[in-house]
Amino acid sequence: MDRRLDRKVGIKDVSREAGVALSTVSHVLNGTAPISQEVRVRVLEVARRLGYLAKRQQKGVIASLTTLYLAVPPGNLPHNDINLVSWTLLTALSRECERRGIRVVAHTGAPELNAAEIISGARAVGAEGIALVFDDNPALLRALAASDLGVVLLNGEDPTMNIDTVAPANRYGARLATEWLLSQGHRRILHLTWRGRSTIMRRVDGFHDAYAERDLPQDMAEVLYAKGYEPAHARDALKTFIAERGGLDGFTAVFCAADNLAIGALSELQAQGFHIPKDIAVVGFDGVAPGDLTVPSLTTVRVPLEALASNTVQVLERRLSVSGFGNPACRVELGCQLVERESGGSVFAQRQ
Amino acid sequence: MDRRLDRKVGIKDVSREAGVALSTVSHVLNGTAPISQEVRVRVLEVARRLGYLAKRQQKGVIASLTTLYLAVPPGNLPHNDINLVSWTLLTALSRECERRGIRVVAHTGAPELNAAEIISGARAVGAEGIALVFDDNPALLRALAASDLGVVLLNGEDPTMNIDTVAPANRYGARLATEWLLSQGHRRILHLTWRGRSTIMRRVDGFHDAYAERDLPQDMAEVLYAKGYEPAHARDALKTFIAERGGLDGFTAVFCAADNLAIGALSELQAQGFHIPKDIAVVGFDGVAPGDLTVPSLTTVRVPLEALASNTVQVLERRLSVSGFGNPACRVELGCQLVERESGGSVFAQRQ
DNA sequence: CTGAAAGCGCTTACAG
DNA sequence: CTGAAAGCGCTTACAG
Repeated sequence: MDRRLDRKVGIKDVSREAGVALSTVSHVLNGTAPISQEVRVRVLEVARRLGYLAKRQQKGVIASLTTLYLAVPPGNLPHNDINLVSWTLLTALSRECERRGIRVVAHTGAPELNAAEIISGARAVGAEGIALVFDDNPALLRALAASDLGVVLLNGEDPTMNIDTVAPANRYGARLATEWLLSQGHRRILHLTWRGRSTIMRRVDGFHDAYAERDLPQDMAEVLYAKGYEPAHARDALKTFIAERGGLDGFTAVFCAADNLAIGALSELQAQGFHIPKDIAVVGFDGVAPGDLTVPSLTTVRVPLEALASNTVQVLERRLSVSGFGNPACRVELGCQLVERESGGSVFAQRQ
Repeated sequence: MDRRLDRKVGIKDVSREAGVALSTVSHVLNGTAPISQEVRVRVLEVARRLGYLAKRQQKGVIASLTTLYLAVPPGNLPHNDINLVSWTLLTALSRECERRGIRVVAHTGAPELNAAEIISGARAVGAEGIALVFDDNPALLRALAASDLGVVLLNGEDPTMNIDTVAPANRYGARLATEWLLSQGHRRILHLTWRGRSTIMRRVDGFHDAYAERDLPQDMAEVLYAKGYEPAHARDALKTFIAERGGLDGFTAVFCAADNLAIGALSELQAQGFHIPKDIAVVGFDGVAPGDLTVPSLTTVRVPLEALASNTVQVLERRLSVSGFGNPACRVELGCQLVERESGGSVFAQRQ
């Protein structure tokens, strides 16, 4: 099994590139001799750039995970082309595993995920670890946690904190987008979301946090629930909303809990003759699709997919090797980034 | 600089202990040859037990952190004996650093933490990283994040997700305690807390989550705010509460956001002639003090201090070496554990 | 999967 | 901090 990271970078390469002695590099890396701050920094910088640090860390990683068993609720599987996020995240995870020489086997079973099936499936292929993606069925999580396999939940929530989890910082990401809109002068913001999994609810929390942080009254903020996360659901929800209120009702921005919804919001608003962002600003969440898929291009919160994938593998490997099963479960949330494009604009540039 | 972990355990020791060939151990650890599942598992098990896995991982760690600069708001410093949690957490952090051969220098400055002072202090002692503990002043966090030093926030919250954070899973921990009380038949639970830092607010969130999860009406739950987190504050708050309501008002349990509060709650309730848990159950949060400090002993949620300390150092080292400053910030939350002792009891054992 | 053997990469001790 | 050198620990290729 080859580990692609090893391109034979050695400390010899680092020493040459950094212009210091071989022994100096060794001392810097191990802290075995007092080295001046400037040399230390230069050596570490070069070592990182050449990928030596990564290689060395990789060597420290024990091959405790040779086969990863991937359990995804069927609705989120790649063949469902609506969910680009799922597809991209799974792709990133596969790539990460390939890079590390880890075999990935996808679970195939009944439409409803079943713990016993997953566990026996994992055993059958000799997998040491299971990555459960997009699911947070409490009973399923409990049953998986009780097995002696390593389990990590990706993009979900385990409130019982029995199994390790890696997820985007949904609450903080939503807060970030809302705060950005507030900083652009918006005060009446509509949060368009759906009654989805708990991770989506965290985005509602973050929406309210931003108002609370600025001591703005929460009744300026409003949450509109669509019937699902597809563009058509967003269109329906907004159509009803605008009909009932006889217009935008003073809202100057729509913050959507998913890009999918934002796409639907854009079309519905435009169909009704509103200009984006001149009449109303639209901000999404996910940042997976390229920005120029919509007109105008979509301002959104980008979820760090690659980092999610690599952290997933790392958390699992750590659990299977050094940390063992005695240590408390961890939940790793990764920061999201606001991508400013055309659909989000200042309220002051709007025609009122 | 010696690294205490290295006790000269080698793969030779592992091979002897596991009863397999030297080369087999190597193959297992590196995944360089197909090895049967049983041998693999045995070798990894022995390697972990002998501490070889830990040693090997430690070798992979680059000495990117030689000196850690510790910034703690003065009110939380060890010399303040009220706050046992702070003291224990800082002790755990110091021990972890000592174990890894990292020097720790504590910041001493004005009563109010000041970013410029912290940064220059850290530079003056040649520290590569700063651990900011118990603080989440947004301006301070922003200023520290802008420096080129590694920064990690311990036991706090950075909603902007600019700096790496390690904290207990406050929301889930509170939910765990509340759910446990609900499972014991309690329905009217009083959450005694104070308007503290945001991490304390997450415990309020978790309190409500537990009711929501069971579809119980939120007005069964009630939050009582004390004026601070000292036992006396808890006593005052409960005294007023009981006076106003003319008794316990149907509440059968008090879930306190800190053991400190729980200690005050116990004394006030007992002073008023209530028996714990026969008349009312009391549950705390922190689990730092030994359980037999109170009569009856305190049922509480234990925060994993050692794991918090080791994760703090690890997150910082990772940021300073492999991951660099380009990757998104992470927030690591660690699971808390319910410690069942005497003060929490079933509602069915109570006299009504 | 074993066991002896060659070899590689890094560490370490030391004189300058 | 350098540079040559010794040595250690692990990896690797191979016959059994």
